[in-house]
Amino acid sequence: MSKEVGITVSKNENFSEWYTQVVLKAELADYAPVKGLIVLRPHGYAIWEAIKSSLDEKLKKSGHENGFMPILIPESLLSKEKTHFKGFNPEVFWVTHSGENELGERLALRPTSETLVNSLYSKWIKSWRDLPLKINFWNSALRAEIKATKPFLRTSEYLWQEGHTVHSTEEEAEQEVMDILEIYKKTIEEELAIPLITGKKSENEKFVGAVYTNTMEAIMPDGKGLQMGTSHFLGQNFAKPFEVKFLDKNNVENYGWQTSWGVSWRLIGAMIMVHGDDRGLVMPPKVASIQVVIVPIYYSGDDRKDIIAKADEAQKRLQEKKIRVRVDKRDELTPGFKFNEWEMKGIPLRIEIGPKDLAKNKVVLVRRDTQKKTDLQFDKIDTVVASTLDEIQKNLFDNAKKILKEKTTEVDDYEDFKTQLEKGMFLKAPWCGNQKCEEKIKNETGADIRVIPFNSENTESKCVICKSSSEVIVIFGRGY
RNA sequence: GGGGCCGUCGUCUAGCUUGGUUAUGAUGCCAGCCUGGGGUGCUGGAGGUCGCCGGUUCAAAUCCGGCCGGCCCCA
Repeated sequence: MSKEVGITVSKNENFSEWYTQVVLKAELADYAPVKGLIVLRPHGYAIWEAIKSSLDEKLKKSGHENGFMPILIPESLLSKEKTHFKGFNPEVFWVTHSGENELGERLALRPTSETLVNSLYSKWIKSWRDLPLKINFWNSALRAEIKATKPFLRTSEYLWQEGHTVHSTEEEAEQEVMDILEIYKKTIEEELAIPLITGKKSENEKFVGAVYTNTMEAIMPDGKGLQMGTSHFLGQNFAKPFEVKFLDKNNVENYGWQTSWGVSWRLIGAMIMVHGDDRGLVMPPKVASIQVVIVPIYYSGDDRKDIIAKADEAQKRLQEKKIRVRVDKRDELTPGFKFNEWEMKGIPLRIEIGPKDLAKNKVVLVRRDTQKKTDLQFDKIDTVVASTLDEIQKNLFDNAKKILKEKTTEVDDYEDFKTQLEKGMFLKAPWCGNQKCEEKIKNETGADIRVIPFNSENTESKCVICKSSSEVIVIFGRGY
């Protein structure tokens, strides 16, 4: 009856409001009492767990180990690498008291752990035999983000993982930066069904303290870009001030070569925006906490018993195929209500079992992505459900790829650039490599260089701004 | 960084302009019945520091100030 429990705006008409409603009404997250902070509810945390377990497995397979670093970092340590500190300072939260007593030194709530990690790595690393050291932390980071809270996208605290590695050679560290990017790309494209453009960040946009930053960029349906994760080559920028040194095979002392990299729960935000629709959330099957919901339909107590038994049997059959299933046995709600609720929550597949189905030994299968209903012989339930889940996963990825393609266009003229940008496009444009041109665009249009795709060197075109010879073709766009 | 809007049971909301006894309605929640293939129907019940703090006043949800929180638009 009440439409208020559902999503009340359309994704096309008011994207921003739509997003907020999906987050709250699908029960992914809620606002915390402190501005800028959110609470993850089980339905949302389950998505993070799915991302985490998929990524964690890949990281472990490639020789990374998990550890944990504390949340407080002394100011003296955080400020040890000057460029890095300057970059973060405005958004650092400081702890200044214990009880009523003022602390001798301010403690930062970690905006990232490079400095803390390095203060310890200098202790742990003595010999080339200690390398490579590849540690990952599943924790949260805190950066003051108080202008406008946007769940999963702009929050002062967010869940992420941060990897910190040390290598004996520059080449090996640079290889690590690329390997990690591949692992991320695989996870995001295969699990979250979101296509990416990978490449480098410009000098302006790179991580403060890095030699260079590699990045993955995705486009959202409103035409804004979203940075999906970064992998930094730190060179010896931290190794030197923190004295992360080792003796090599020739008994010569060297500084380690380092990387750091991370993805955060922003990925959940991207998933919501890319796949969701006017009915609410749409989860790719691979990250869905519940992949199939079974709604039993009955008219009498006798029916109920038989139908529930059949639903339980279906659940068992599916569970044997490692499919995550829930039977919605709530008596107080009508089937119609349940349909709407599970759709809003983004469950990829629904199975309806009612008296008519029982009589014919079949069920009704309904896809979340296409809304298509089909009859399905009960005996084939496990194989068909499994293959349909695969199809949904693929369909979501294909649709997302289509959006990426449709929303990316090539321009080489600045007026054209502005026109297309206003239409919510990603712009492939030649750039001379000069920061002044990059800044001019940012100041005049609000767009920045989202990513410099790999292998995009091009000296034949003219810079979209200054008309001098270009160096590369880059992707411009507005970003989150 | 700039501009605008908003805050009343879990949710949406009336009341605020023009201060006045017990804060309106719906939905949701609980109990019982009835129902059930796309947001069921009936009866009864519980649920509120009107975001917070202060000021004006005999009297504040209502007027004033500060703060907290949220939303939207622009850069």
